[in-house]
Amino acid sequence: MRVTTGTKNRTRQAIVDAAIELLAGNPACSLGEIAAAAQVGRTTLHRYFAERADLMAAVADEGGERLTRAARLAELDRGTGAEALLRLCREYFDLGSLLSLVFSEQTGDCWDAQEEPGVEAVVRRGHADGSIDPVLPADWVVSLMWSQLYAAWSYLGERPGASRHYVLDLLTRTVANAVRGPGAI
Amino acid sequence: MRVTTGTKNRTRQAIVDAAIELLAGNPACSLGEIAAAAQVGRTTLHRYFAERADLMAAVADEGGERLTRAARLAELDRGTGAEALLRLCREYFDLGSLLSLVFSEQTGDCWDAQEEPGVEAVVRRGHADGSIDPVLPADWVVSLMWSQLYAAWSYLGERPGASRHYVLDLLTRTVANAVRGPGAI
DNA sequence: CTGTAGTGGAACACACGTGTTCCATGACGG
DNA sequence: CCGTCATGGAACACGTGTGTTCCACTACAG
Repeated sequence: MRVTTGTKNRTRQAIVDAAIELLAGNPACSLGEIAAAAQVGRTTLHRYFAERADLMAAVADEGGERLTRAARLAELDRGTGAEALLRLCREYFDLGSLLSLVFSEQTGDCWDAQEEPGVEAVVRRGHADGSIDPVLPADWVVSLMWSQLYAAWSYLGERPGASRHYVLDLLTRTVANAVRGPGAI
Repeated sequence: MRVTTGTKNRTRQAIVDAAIELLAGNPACSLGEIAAAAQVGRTTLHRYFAERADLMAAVADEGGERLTRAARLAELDRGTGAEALLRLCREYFDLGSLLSLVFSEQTGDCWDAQEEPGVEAVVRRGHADGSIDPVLPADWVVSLMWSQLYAAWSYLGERPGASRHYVLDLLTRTVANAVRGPGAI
């Protein structure tokens, strides 16, 4: 039984990637557009994902894996809470258009249902070690981080000339200041 | 020629209000849902706004007026740049679901095409008087404010028990810290 | 060469939102 | 009471997205 799934997996991945890219810009995107962007016929798309919901589930899965990978790269256990949070910001920022997708699902918490508890634990560590203002609730700090991530990503998208590193610097400065609280140097 | 438009204006306003409320939650909302929320028939809605675009234009007009009113209440000329910016945050926060609507139109700048220059001028005043970190570009500060406004509004919506004043306090603390820069007390 | 896997185009039925027309009903002032 | 006004329901045609079926084409292994 040879593994002919090499081609299938490649096609499937192309569809999911195109879906993430297009859904980020337009959540009401049609399957035809996604198929065209993936350079695949609409028939083929339906062969991999019978219903729209199936594709959405695959997109959610892929997004969740990317988030988990980024969180692992951030080494959340290292340094103060604020330092870990800023490392996470930098890793998440590299996720690109996926940010819009995660953020637009304000209420659809399906995304980081597993991630968020870990991030909130980092914030509480920051509360304890004094690097994060204890007045700010952990879930507030998390939503603050996400809204700034989204703002930074769209800021970058609206200014074709802007450097990715420059915007990332603005983002980390802003989050660091917002979280630090009024007491520090 | 008696002014029978009392009823008409009331109906029209009810439709626009319902549209703002529903479009904030779901930008792809159908006209039928809007009509139902406004407690009018779909026929009546079409009598006031022939096409969907006409209703959208009316919503944009109403939103623009509310934004202008809030900016006037904030007395942007008074105090330091940072103080004026925080007053504006508080007034904007009271706009409620309109925040989602304005924010979701990331690229559709039709909203504050008149407002934004004024706000950016406030930020530059803050740059000059030392109340806002000059390292942060004015348009960055504006997008920072909007993303935090949106985050605060959805934070409030997701926590039915949370006090509006408490969330507003979190918002102003966060924005004040983010904008203040690393140098101050 | 032959069979199979992966693909894509064409066509269809269905659901939904939209914009329109027509007609009936209730309210209000003359 | 009667005419007008604002309204809402029913029905229709149209466009678009969706999910399905059927068939033809290409690449590749045996």
